[in-house]
Amino acid sequence: MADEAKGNGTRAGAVYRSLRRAIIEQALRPGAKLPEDAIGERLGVSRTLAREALVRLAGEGLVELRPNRGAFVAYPTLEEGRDVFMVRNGLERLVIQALVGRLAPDQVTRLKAHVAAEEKAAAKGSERESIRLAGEFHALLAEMTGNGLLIRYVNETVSRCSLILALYGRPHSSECAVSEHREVIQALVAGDERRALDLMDHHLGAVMNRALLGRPAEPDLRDVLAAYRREEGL
Amino acid sequence: MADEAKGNGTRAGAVYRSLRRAIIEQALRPGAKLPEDAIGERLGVSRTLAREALVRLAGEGLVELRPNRGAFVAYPTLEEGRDVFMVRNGLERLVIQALVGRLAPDQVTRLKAHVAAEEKAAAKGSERESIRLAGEFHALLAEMTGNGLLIRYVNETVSRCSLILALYGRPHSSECAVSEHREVIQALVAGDERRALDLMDHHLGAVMNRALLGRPAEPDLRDVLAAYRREEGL
DNA sequence: TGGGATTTGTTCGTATGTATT
DNA sequence: GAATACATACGAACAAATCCC
Repeated sequence: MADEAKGNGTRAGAVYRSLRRAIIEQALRPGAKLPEDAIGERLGVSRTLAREALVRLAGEGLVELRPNRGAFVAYPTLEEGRDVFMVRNGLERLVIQALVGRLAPDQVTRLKAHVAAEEKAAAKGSERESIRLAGEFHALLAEMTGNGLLIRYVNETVSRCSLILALYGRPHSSECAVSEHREVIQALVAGDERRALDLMDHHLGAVMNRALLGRPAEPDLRDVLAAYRREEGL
Repeated sequence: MADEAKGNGTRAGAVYRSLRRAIIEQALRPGAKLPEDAIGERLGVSRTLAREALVRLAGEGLVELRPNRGAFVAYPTLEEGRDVFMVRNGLERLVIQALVGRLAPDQVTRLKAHVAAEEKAAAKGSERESIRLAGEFHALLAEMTGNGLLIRYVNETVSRCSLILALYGRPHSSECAVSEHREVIQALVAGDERRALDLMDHHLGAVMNRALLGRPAEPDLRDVLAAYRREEGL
C-alpha cells in the first residue's frame, strides 16, 4: 500500500529512483544537465516518463527545473546549505524525541548492526559508501518513528545534505561520525533525552561545519556556468 | 528566480496552483476523485498538464496517486493527521526561533495587517476565506525567515493540516485563532522566545484538538474548477 | 462472469522557445 | 544578428488496465 501510494510499482517510479540514486551517490554531479532524451534513452523509456521523474525530483529539491530550459541537478549555494542543515537539525530533534526510551530491542540491534557496517566501510576507506551509510543511519532512525511525513522530510534533507557535502565538503568528512552515531544510540536506549538531543545537535553541527567550512570541490565548470548563467541575466 | 525554479511561469504550474487552492479551500473534498480528463477539460489544457500537476501535488501529500486507478484528494487518517501536526509543530518552532527579536518594522506591519484581514473575514463569517488566511499567516511567518526549505515545508504542512481539519475538524474551528496570532506577534516583537514558543505550541495544539466531526456533501468537480480557472489565466 | 465503456499509461509528432555559430 | 541546431512544452492517439452493468 505504501508502495502504491508512492507509485513505486510504476515505471516512472523506477526512473525516479534510478536518477535519485545517481544524484545522491554523486554519479551525477550538481549542476549537471539532465536532458529528457538522454535519460529516457539510457533508461529505456520515453521522454514523458523521464519528465515525470524529473518533476518529482524537483519537488524534493534534488533537481532544478527551468522552464523552456530543462532540468539540472540542483546546485545549492552555501546559504541554502546552511538552511537545509538548520531544518534537518529541527527534524532530527523530533526523531530523537519520538524515539528516546522507546526503542524496541530488535530496533537497537538493527541500529548497532548499521553502525558496524559504517565502521567497516570507513575501515575500507570507501568514501562513497561511507557517505551513503551515514545518511542511511539517520533515515533508519526516522523510519523507526513510524511517522510518514517525518520519514519523508528526513530522507529529503539527508539527500540534500549529501549534495551539499559533494559541493562543499572536505574529503574524509565523515570520519568521526561513526562513534557519534554509537553515542546517540546509547543515549536513546538510556532514555536520556537531553543528552540524545545534545549529541545529535553536536553531531549535525560537526557535519555541517566540516562541510561548509571546507572548500568547494572542483565541479565541472561548464555545468556550473550553465546553472548560473540565467540568474545573471545573460 | 523563485518563480522560475518552481515552474510558476508554466501552464502546468497554473494548473497545479488551481488545484492546490481548490483543495486547500476545501472546494474539493478529501477522497474526491480527480480524473485527468475532467481537470484538463475544465482548465482548458490536455491531460499531460493535468497529470503533471497531479504528480506535483502528490509529492506534497495533497493528492494520492494510485497506479492504474487515478488521483484522489488525499484522505489522511487521524494518525497521519497527528503525525503532520507533530512535524508542523517542530517546523514552526524553528520559524519562531529564527524570527524572535529579529522582525523588522515593516514585517511587523505586514503581520498585523494580515491579522486584521483575518479578523475582517471572521466578522464577515466567510469560512473559506478564514481558513485560507489562517494558513497564510503561518506561511507568512515562515517566509520571513528567508529559509527556502523551511518555507516549503511549512507551506506543505499547513496545507495538509487544512485537509485534516476538513475531515476531522469542527466547523468554525478557526474562531479564536486570530487572537492567538496576535499574541504570537507580540511575543516575537518582545523577543520573548519562550513565550512565543509556548504560544505557538498552544495554538497548534488547540487547532489540533479541534478534531471531532466530519462532514458529507460532494460538490461537482467541474463547477468547482471553473471558479479557479480565471485567476490563473487559463 | 463477461464485455463494453471509461480512465489511465505511454509513445511520439509538432510547435515553440533556447543556445550556438 | 540571423540562421541553424537542438531541447522542451504540449497535445493527439493508441495500448493497457480498471470499472460497471
